[in-house]
Amino acid sequence: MIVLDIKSRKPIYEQLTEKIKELIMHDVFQPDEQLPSVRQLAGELAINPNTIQKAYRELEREGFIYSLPGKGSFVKEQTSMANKQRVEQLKNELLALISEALYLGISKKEITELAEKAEQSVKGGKGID
Amino acid sequence: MIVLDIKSRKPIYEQLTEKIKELIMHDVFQPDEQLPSVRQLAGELAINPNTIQKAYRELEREGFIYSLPGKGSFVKEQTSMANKQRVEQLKNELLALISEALYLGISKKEITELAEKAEQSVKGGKGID
DNA sequence: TTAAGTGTATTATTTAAATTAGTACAGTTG
DNA sequence: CAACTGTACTAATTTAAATAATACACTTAA
Repeated sequence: MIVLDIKSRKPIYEQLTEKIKELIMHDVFQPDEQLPSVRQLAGELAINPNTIQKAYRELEREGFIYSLPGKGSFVKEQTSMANKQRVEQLKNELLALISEALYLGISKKEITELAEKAEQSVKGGKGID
Repeated sequence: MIVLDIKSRKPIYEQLTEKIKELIMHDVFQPDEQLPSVRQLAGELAINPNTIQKAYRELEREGFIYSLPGKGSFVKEQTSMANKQRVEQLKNELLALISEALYLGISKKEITELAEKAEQSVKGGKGID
């Protein structure tokens, strides 16, 4: 299910964080569904459990999962604007990236189209507006 | 003018790349204006010339500057959709970031507002659309 | 209650990346 | 010619990522 590129310059835990994030956002994992355990996933991917845990810790920090010691790690259901700090950080990153896009000649219309494309593929998230 | 955080987890050359990018996008540097030389900037910031060169190489790759051996490094004037590869990469990054934003509860309206805010602060770029 | 699972934490070691250091070469400019 | 410029290269050092090996407290089902 999850494939890592061991030759990539990008650290394994980052690749893992991104992939799981995508699986959650595209509803491959349902809310409150249990993720593979740290040791199990480490075995499947043939990497160290500590690296898996690092990815899970990051996913928890970013508001995608929650962990219960002794039970497991689970997909977090999205409530409205759960993680304020993370949301602020994301907005800053978006502003920087959009600025660069506009500077390099991508139009505002194209960015709006990207937002609509994203909206269709991302099922999750509370319909807030 | 440029301040680096030596204690940051982010590599120095990345910090430098981002800061110079911002200065160019916000018209602190004019098109075809000469940037400080590799050695001069290394002296001012008290870091190694090789690190500066790495940042300049990245800025050149991303389409923000051009370098003439023997003469110097200069701000690149933006022509319409200059660097196709970079533009495609940027769109992919934007799509991923916008998807995450939507998932975490940021509305499409907020994203549009960010785009407008960016448009005002970024003077550069050809008015293409 | 016990055995096997869970997340989490710690220390040490190894491997990979970032940074520094020193030197060199070819082109430009006054 | 002298003093700049970008670029390239190798070596050494420092920092970060990843592995390895345990350990502890908690949960769950046998």
